[in-house]
Amino acid sequence: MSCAEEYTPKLRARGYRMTSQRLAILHVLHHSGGHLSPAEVYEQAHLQVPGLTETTVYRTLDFLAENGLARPAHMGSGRLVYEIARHEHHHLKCRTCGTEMEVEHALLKSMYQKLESESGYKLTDSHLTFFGLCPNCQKGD
Amino acid sequence: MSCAEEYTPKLRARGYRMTSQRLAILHVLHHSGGHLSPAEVYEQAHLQVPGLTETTVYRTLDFLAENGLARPAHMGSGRLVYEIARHEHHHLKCRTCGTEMEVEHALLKSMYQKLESESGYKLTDSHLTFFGLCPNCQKGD
DNA sequence: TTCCTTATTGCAACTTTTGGCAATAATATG
DNA sequence: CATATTATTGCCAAAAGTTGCAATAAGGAA
Repeated sequence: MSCAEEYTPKLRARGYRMTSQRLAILHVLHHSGGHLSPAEVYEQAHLQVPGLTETTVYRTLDFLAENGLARPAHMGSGRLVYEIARHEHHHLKCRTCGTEMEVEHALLKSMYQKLESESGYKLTDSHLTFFGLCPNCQKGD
Repeated sequence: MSCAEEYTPKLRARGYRMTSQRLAILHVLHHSGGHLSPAEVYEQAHLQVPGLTETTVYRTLDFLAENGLARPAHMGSGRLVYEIARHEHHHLKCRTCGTEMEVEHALLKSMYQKLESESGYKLTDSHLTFFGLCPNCQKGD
């Protein structure tokens, strides 16, 4: 299934329009797999849509996140990166070497439930980033 | 104990210097209690140290976080806020009305342990922000 | 296909954050 | 107390991100 076929209906269902800019940005996120900074998204999507501006990239990433097609994540720099919305997961990043790994949401499930019952809040999406030392960097420490 | 008495030794112990700028910023964080944006910190600290620049505020907040005297947190906007380092805690924020509450780290303890044993990483500090719907906003939904 | 509505984009100005470098000032030492 | 060392700051300019508004174009209706 092409990106257009996959994502256009999702936008339409919410009353929004598919545009060449949005499609190019979704395409970049979809095929990169990982998380990208707005600048990286711009750099790549720009090739497909020459007139594309960085303003539009920022607005579109925010828009896609707002509508569940992309997920924003903080990777420790104070700046947001984005990835295509797939299975729910979190990140674990090494403070020393920067190596990252994904953390399945299943691992946090029971903690989420405890948090819901204690707080009364109904938890929705939260992309979490944990920091620590990877096995390798623990040795040298 | 004054801010100077409390924080100066902590910096000295690490080979750093206490300055009027750092003291003013620590004072602001210490007495505000909650988390503040760099702009808010600047606005207040500026009153004590007229020559203070925003550049210094950014650098100092980063420096304090790096050295464990302050903690950075993401509150969903893509921008960092800072609070004075106290007991370890996390935040839970309502997507609808913005109401926030603190989450004790104790509640996440066993999840942290599970995460460490599964990943091999040794977890260090991570300020987490969870998002959800507060009890009030669940009704109206 | 053509027209109409309005969501979306590009542009330009603006705010926020970062980085390089010379001047300043905190602290150790004589 | 005076001097030397160098961490820290301020200044300036650049990079990153945001906002308002007029022009454009997606998609429904005729």
